[in-house]
Amino acid sequence: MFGFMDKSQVAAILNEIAVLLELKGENPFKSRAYINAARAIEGLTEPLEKVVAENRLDQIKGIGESIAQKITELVTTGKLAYYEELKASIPPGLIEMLEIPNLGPKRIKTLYDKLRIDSIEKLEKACKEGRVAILPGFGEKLQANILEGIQRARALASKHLLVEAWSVAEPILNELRNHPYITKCSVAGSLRRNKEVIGDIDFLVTSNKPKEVMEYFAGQPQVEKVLAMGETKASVLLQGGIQSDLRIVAEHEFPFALAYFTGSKEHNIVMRQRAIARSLRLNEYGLFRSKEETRDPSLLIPCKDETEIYERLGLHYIPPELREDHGEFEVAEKQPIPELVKYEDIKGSLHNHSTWSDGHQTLPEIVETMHAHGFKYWAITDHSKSAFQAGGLDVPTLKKQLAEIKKINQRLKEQGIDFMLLTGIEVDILKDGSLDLPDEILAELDVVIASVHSGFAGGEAEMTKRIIKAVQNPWVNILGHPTGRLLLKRDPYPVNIHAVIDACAETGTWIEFNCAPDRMDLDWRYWPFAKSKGVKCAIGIDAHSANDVIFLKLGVGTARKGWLTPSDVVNCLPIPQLLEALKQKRKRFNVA
DNA sequence: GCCGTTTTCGGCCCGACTGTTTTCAGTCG
Repeated sequence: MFGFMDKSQVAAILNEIAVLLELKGENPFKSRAYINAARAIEGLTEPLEKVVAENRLDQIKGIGESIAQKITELVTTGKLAYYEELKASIPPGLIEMLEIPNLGPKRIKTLYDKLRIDSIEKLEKACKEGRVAILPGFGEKLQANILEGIQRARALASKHLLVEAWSVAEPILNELRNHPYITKCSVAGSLRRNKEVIGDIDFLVTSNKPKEVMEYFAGQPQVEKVLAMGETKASVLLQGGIQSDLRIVAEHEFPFALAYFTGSKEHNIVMRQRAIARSLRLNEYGLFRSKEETRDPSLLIPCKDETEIYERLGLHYIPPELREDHGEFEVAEKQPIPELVKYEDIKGSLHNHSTWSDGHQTLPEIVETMHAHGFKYWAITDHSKSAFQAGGLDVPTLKKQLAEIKKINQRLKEQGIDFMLLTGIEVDILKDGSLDLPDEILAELDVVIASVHSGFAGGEAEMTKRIIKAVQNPWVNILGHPTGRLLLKRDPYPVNIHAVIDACAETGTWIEFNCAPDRMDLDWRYWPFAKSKGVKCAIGIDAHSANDVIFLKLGVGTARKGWLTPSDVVNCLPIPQLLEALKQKRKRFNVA
């Protein structure tokens, strides 16, 4: 009996064991051994079941006798006694506490051993009573930082990354779509607008049997708790703590309700004002010939879709992503909104990792999966040597990788496969603005991304200077995730982004729109400015595994909020034009 | 817990930063 668990599930449990061991105060190298083993499993190029069946686990570097046994148990039985016991021996609150900045295994262990703190609530209380500050190794400042971290974590608890919201919403949306009593169906709210961070998930449907639909919705397996349920609206709490509202409207109300519940609030205010200016009234039930708030059907101006609503208010259609009152009305009054970039326009990703650094796919696996997805090229931009924790590449290793890529491309060409790997690097921008690898090696690469990964503490002036120095390097094609933010976790580092954009414009450097769900960086709010300066956008998945293609689907949605069109995005270029475009900066600097 | 031997135990990956100290521990990437 085999195949209870796949690679990523096994790796996840090994990683969790590592965390639990640390919390127990075990030898840190023991914990590290589990992390290494997890990585070895993820990097495996053949099926895990096969290796287990043939008893070859301990031949893998990083996996010894003990861990091999545990993996075998997991794969053959789907369970691991050692893991269950370990988990049972540690209060679950301790693991939660790891989420709070400045709290790691050591401090959490001290808090637990000395003060019996095993939950965030107890920790907050102890901080407020000043009992944490007097512990050895703790102090007033740390206590204040912990308290602040708790409050921050709480404020963000009701917010969710776009990818999380979609992964919860999509199966429910499909269920609703297929339901016999439901005729029309859509998500609304910030999810439909592709905001990078989502509050709750709004569903809107039309039905003649609202009661049955309500009950069906509340009975979905993902629903943890029903908060409210009436005739037209239900509110539930979904697994993972995301709140979701379902609204049911009549068929003829659907376009108005969709527009209304899609928002944004700011966008809706302008829409309603435009209605008033035309002696009309707009609300979620319709557009009415009336000076007063009303739902009187005899006053309704029928609209079959959102486009007609916009037209009635003297506007061209505005796609949901642009409904933020960020200049969309000024344009839509005069001309059609430009055709924004779509997922189907993207021919490849320019920022990706492989097993050569911290990615989970080998180069041949990347070729196979990304070609199958219909992409034409894929840049391999692993980390550079300073990114030690990510297994960054030094010059000799990078040269080996280049040789392998060359071989792979040769093979693809011989087989007549319309796909190629581009060589590249995500090179670290060091503290002084210099790069982590010498120009000579950068010159050999197709794509050079420069990114900041460390040293966030400097002030705005210092960081701005540092980044500008990096983009002035003739070999740097792309500035990677320019503000370094991690959504819901870490604010952007202080940087004068307008000055950076100017420097990119002057040097012919592209700016990345990084699609990692917690980055979405450069923020869509800055792209109209970048566009106005003529700066091109390189969309990067920052892919570490095959599943990350979903990031591109969502990332393009968020990039649309920045008014990006196919001509602004270099990944929309076919390969010959892209390769030519990549050489432009070098020509400008007279280095190629 | 793994690895690699100078074969049976000592080293394992590094640097910045912060806040705690009075020379360093813990966290984070």
